Amino acid sequence: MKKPTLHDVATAAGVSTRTVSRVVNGESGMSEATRERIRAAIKDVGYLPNLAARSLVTRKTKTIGLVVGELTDPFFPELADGVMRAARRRDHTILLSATSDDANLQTEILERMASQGVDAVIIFPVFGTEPILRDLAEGGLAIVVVDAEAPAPTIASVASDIRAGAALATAHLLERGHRRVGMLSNVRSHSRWREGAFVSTLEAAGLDSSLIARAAPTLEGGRRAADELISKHPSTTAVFAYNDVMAIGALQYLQGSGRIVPGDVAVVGFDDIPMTELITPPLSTVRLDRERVGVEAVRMAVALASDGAVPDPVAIPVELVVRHTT
Amino acid sequence: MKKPTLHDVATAAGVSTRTVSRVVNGESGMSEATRERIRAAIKDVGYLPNLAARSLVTRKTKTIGLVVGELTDPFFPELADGVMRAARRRDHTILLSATSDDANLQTEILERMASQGVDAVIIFPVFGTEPILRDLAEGGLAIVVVDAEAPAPTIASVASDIRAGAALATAHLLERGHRRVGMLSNVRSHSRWREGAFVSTLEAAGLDSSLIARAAPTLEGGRRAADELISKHPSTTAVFAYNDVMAIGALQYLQGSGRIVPGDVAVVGFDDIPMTELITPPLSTVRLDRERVGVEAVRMAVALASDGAVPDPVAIPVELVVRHTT
DNA sequence: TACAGTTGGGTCAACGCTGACGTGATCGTC
DNA sequence: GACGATCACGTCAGCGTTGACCCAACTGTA
Repeated sequence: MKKPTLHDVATAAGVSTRTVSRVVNGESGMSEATRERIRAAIKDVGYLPNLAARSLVTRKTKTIGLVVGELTDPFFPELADGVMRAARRRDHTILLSATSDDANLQTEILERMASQGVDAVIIFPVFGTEPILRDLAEGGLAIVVVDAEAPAPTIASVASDIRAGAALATAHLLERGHRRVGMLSNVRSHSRWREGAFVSTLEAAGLDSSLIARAAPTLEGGRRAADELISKHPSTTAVFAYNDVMAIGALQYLQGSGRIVPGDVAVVGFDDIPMTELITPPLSTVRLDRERVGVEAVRMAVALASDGAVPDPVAIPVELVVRHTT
Repeated sequence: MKKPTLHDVATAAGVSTRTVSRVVNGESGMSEATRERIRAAIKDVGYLPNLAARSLVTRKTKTIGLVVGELTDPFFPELADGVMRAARRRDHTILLSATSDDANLQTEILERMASQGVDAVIIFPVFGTEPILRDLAEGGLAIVVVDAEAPAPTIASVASDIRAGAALATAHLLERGHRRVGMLSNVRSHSRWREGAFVSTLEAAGLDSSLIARAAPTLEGGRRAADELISKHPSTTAVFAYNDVMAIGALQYLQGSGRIVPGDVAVVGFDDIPMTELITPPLSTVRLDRERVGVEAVRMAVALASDGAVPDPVAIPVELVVRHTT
């Protein structure tokens, strides 16, 4: 019933544990015959290495922590998919946790992960926790932040090229001939990049860039922000939303108030979550390559954990997807 | 730079490591004064317990493996949310992996998790891998299967009450007056429960229960199965789909071929994934309480890992949600 | 033949922690 | 005031592995 150890395999094969350890780790230096004999013994007794014991001496766990905000964020599944695929390719395991956007919980989670001995952490940081991350990084934890700026030179970062995406979306609206363009932004001010690109694109075209309403990045928030923006500025003919969820909320508000999309008001979202093509009308949006972000994050995490060298920040290209709301 | 250990705290506080260990683990038997002194020392040196070392001696990792099919399965996020919340409450960590429905990969993942020393595994098993799970369970791995029958008496199981849900959906269609009711089923025969309840509900009403088309449980599969069913049996006035994704595919096919839903053909889905209320028209479906499934699974996993006693299988109640496609 | 190098192993300690057990001091009791 | 119980710690070994080092037998070479 109790698990076989190196020692069990060793006695079964008539060698020392050290020799068994060598074949388990694919080291060289024993005859083909004993190697085969040991392999057979391993299968025979059903031996599996005890990773806790191994990591106690090697100081590596081949484990990466993944810390996100909410699992139900439509952003998550593809990101996690990329992370897991890349992790498996590099023979690493993923420890998952969600912060629910709570800074204390995030700290607790990171401490637990450090205790577990993760080689690195890939994190979607709670807004405003940069100093905490900085401290942890100085304490020796390898950190890769996703979709945020690296809070310290020892922290790596991957992000979609959000600025470019927001510029793309805004410019697209201008090309369609819109001159009164609003933005539905996020109160929790993660949206600096998006707002910045929105504003500068409009200013470059000599247009009013002040039509911005802010709300929570939810369906309800989208409805509310759209209501606020349109009520205050009825002449608005197009809106760029912080993300697809808000865009869909805006769509609901617009259609609910008898407006035609895109006839009366055009809408562009951001993210290209799976449901964008299933709603009516299908949403124009900016596609983020979430899976690739995940893959890059793992690459960086592994590099950071082995060399200790901090990889350069990477921006993953985005793409405008024109459907039927613009 | 290197991490402080019990020993570092001990010298800092002027006690033995054993005493520090006692306060870390909240054991009793030391004066309030030394307890405080040690607590201060812990903060001071920034000590975090090394869980690998601890689990090497306690033979517990307080870690639970979660093995799903695909992260992008809309079923996943809420399940994982429940699992993670429950795990945190019980002070456990989650190790995540996806099988992509590949039996070999699943075996590899389970072996790795066993190597990591997980206390238990919560798994959405790949169809047909029951014997493998049975072996693993006999080898001492604590397993909880989700939405599947327990393959052995030593394996625990939680599932939504799928049979009841399918009966509810079918009966609802009959109440609406439909007499030619079809089903869009899953080729990968996970759907025994659903088909069984569908057939017996129709038979109890003395109706034809043979209108079943099978395809992959995807959008495309839903379109294809609907096409096949309606082409072969044009008199069909209602369909019950294996899941919401197939139902939405069917909706696309029906609307694409000029039919009115629910006027010409009514549609009921299964699962109640988030996008069901966002599409047009909003989909009638059977709501599964995925989060609660996750919570129950963790409860069982922890029980199984501590007592070794196998909890009784649990069926989580479901609920019919009538929207606008029926 | 003598000697250096290589091949195929083995020995031992240490990683950080906790279970089992020991011990000296204090306390209560009759 | 003698003695058992309790308190507040300390000692030691061992969990399963690997790094560092050792060693005996063989191989080739001068």
